[in-house]
Amino acid sequence: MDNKPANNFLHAIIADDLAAGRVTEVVTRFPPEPNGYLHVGHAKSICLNFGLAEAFNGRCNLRFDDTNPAKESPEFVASIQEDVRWLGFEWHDEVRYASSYFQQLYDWAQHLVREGNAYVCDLNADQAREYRGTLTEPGVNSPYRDRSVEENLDLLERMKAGEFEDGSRVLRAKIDMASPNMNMRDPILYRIRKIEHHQTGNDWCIYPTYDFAHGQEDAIEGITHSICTLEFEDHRPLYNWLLDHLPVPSRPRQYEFGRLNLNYTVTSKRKLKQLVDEGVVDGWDDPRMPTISGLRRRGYTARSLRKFCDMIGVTRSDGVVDVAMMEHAIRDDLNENAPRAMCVLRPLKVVLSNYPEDKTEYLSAPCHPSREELGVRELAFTRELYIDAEDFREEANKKFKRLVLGKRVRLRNAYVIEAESVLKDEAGEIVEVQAKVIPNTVGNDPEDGIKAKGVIQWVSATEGRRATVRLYDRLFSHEAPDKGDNDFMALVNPNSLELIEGAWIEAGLVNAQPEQSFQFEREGYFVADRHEHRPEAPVFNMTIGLRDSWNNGQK
RNA sequence: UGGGGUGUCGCCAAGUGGCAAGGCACCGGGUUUUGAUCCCGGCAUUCGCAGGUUCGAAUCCUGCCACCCCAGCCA
Repeated sequence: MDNKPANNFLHAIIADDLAAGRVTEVVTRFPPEPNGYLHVGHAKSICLNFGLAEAFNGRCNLRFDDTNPAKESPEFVASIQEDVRWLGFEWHDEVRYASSYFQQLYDWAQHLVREGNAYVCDLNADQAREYRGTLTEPGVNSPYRDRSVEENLDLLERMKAGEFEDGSRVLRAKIDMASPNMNMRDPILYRIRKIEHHQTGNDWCIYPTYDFAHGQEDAIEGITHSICTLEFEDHRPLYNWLLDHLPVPSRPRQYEFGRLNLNYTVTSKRKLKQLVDEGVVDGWDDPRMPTISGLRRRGYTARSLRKFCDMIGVTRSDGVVDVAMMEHAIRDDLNENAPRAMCVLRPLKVVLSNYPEDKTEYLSAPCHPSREELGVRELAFTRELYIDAEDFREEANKKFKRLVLGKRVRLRNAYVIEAESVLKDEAGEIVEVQAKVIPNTVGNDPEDGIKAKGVIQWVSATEGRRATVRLYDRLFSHEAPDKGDNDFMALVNPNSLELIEGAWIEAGLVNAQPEQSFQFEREGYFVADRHEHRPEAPVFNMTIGLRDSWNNGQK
């Protein structure tokens, strides 16, 4: 991989563990729950876990933490694998599932019971909440806390056999109801859920909680460094308590880092799901979504996302990254790698009065301004062309470096032209510009010494092709749609998508491969839509615009 | 007001007692057949605040303040 050797506190901890002989190999894991699509925050975790394993010649497992069948589905299991691979990572061996350890987990639950460290509790959810106490008041022991080992074993067996209703009983660890750490107040280990599981079918009607599953899964897989986000910090004592009280085959350690927060963005599976479910976007992979599949469809490359994760670093502080950094990462990649092409978004016809009607010249244009090896392409130059409506004005001040009546402009990779007159419709709208070609100006300045003021893109009206282009803007107009009591659904930018059906592209572009990126010169980076682009009906998505120091504030 | 964390430029982030890296953003200037790229220059006498230790502190000590997380049979 082209990742830099990530230098963060976890890298240092691991290097130290290796040096001190605490571990002889590094084993990490990426443990998503298959209850939604992966988003850019997961990309950070993926780069971290796979990157660390790679940096130390260790391995990284992909493990589905599928302990709650109510929220999970095979669709998510599939999409997650695709996203991880697309990002450029390969997990060690087969995909793992927490559900494949259910029997072992159950055996360990019995072990805890036999040792007097767990009990079946008949309190319902409401009662349990009352007994739990509050942040400032200790909890109260459950009246079922002191059942005999025999009774507990019997009850647990019957829970598993499906004798009791959902919610009627749970298995709890017997720790300390007065602990200042809420997670240690006899946490729930198993709950009854009579629903089918996407991997284990109807084999089980009791399912382990995250707390009872995660550390043990890590131990089973020989994970050395179990990396999770900050909010699990309070769970670490429980994670360790369980490992201390169970005959596990290895001793993993948990470390936490600050999850990625991006401004103008929502990164919460629940909220992303709501955007999808309520039709605000066209699906999990809508190009406006911060999901990995959405960014992919938008035109972000895996390399740019890895670069971005590199740029933001990994620490224990929890901040908000400016989305401009992610935009920089993709611009940087595409500037270097995307072939150039021309596209006219809002076509305005230009007729070159002194250019023969039946003539077509093929002008050669480099595909990249600084990378000759990317080759050249041929551009059809004809009497009738399209330029962008925004690139013409009847009159303008000297700061306007485009076409103005009576003035000259350079057509990119072609001639300098001079505007002579305009044709307007009844409404006074300009529908056509009459202009003349300045002879011998392909590759040369005008011989009369009157230079063009600027350069604009163009496409032959007769040889070019029509295309659908989707322009995107940020999905949220608010910097922190997620924050506090903000109603993120009300902060959705109503203009996040602008559909342009009649854009005009140079002919060669219809043969673009789905997911191929281009820079449409002077406009931005665009990608042929992964699903909808076809030669007969080209569809391009705007990935990101070019930096524009003129458009900002002016115009 | 219990417990656990975090506070270095607008944002991210190095720095672990020796005199504030880097990136993003922003602001100049140069090159340019993309108002892009590229290049050059600017951008924290100061590290949440207040004391203290020390020849010397972002780094050590004390106190305070701010923000984040925890009372799901979610993860």
